[in-house]
Amino acid sequence: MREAADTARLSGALLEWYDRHARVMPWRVAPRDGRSGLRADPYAVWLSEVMLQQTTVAAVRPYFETFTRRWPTVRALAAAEDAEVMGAWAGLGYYARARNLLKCARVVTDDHDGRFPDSYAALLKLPGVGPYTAAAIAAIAFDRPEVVVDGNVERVMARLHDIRAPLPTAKPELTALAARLTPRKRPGDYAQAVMDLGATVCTPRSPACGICPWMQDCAARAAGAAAELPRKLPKKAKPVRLGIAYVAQRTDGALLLERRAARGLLGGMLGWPGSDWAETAPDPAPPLDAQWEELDAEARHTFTHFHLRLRIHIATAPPGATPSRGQFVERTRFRPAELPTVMRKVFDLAHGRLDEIR
DNA sequence: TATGCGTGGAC
DNA sequence: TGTCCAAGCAT
Repeated sequence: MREAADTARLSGALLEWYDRHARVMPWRVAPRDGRSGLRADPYAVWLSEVMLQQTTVAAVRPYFETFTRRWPTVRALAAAEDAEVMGAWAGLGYYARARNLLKCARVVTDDHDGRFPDSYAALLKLPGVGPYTAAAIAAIAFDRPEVVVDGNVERVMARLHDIRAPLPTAKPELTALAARLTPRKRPGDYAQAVMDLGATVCTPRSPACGICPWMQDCAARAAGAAAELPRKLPKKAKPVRLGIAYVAQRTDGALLLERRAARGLLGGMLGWPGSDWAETAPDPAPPLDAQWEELDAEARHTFTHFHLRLRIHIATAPPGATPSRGQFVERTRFRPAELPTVMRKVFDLAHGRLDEIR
C-alpha cells in the first residue's frame, strides 16, 4: 500500500505530463488548470465515449465529426430516424452501440429534459452506458472524482504495481489500485491522462518506458516485465462459418436489400438477403426466381468470434419480380457506406459483374 | 461468470 | 498471410 503523499505525487506528475502532452481531439476541451471553468459538452463526451468503446481514436474521429454535424444536440439525435443513425454508424462496428445510442438519446430527451444526468449512478441507468462510460462522463463532463477504468487503465495499473494475475481475474484488484490513485482535483483530466498514457506511452507492445512520467515508480519496469503485462487468459480459436449472399439487381439498377433483425449480429443493419452462417455448407434459397450466377470470388470477413466465407450469388431480377425477402432500393438512394463492412465487401465484389449481366 | 458482439491497423 | 489489439456493454 502506497502512502497518501506518494499517490498525490503520482497523480500530480501525471497531470503535469498531461498538461504538456494531451492530444487534441474534437470532443475534448484543453486541459484545465482548475480555474478556467471550461467543461466539455456532456453530449459530446457521451457520444465520443460510446464510439470509443473497444474502438481506436483514429477510427472514431470521422464518425464523431459526422454525427455532431448532422445531430448537434442530444435532442436532434433523439429525433433522427433509426435507419439514418444505423447508416451513419455503418463501418464502426458493434452495432448494438448505435441502437443503444438512440435509445439513450430518447431517454435523455424524454425523461431528463434533454440534459444528461450528472451522477455516476444516474448515468449508469442509461442504455449503453456501463461502469466505464458512466464514470468517464461523470469525471470528464461533470468534474466528479469517479474511478475510470478502461483497458488502458488496467494495463497501466498492472504494470505500475507488477500485477501478475491474468485478466479478467485481476480486474477487481486493478480497479482498487486505480481508485487509490484517483485525485479529488481535476478528475476528468486525470482520467484522460491515464488513458492517454496507456495509448501513447504505456502501450500494449513496446512500451516507451524511457519517457514515462511514472518510470521511477513502475514495479513492472523494475522487474523487467512491463511489456509482458497485463497477462490475459488464452482466447478461443475462431471457427470458420460459411454462407451465401444474394445480390439481385433490377434492370433499372435497383438493388435488393434487407434490414436485418433488430438483435444479434449486425442487428438493425442493412444487408443482402442470404443464408444463415454456419460451419456446414448452406442450402441455396434465393430470395426471388431468376437466373442466379455464382461468382468465383468469395467475401472473407472476420468477426469477433468467427471467420466468415461468404459465397456470392448474383442475378438480374426479371421485370415485376416480387422478392420473398427484402425490398428493392433505387440505385440513386443506395449508399454502400451505409452497409456494415462485410456487406460492403460483397457489393464491391459483385457490382462490376452485376452491371455486365444487366 | 461467460459469451456474443465489428472493425481496421500494427506487426 | 494470421494474430492481437482498442476509451465495454448486455444478457
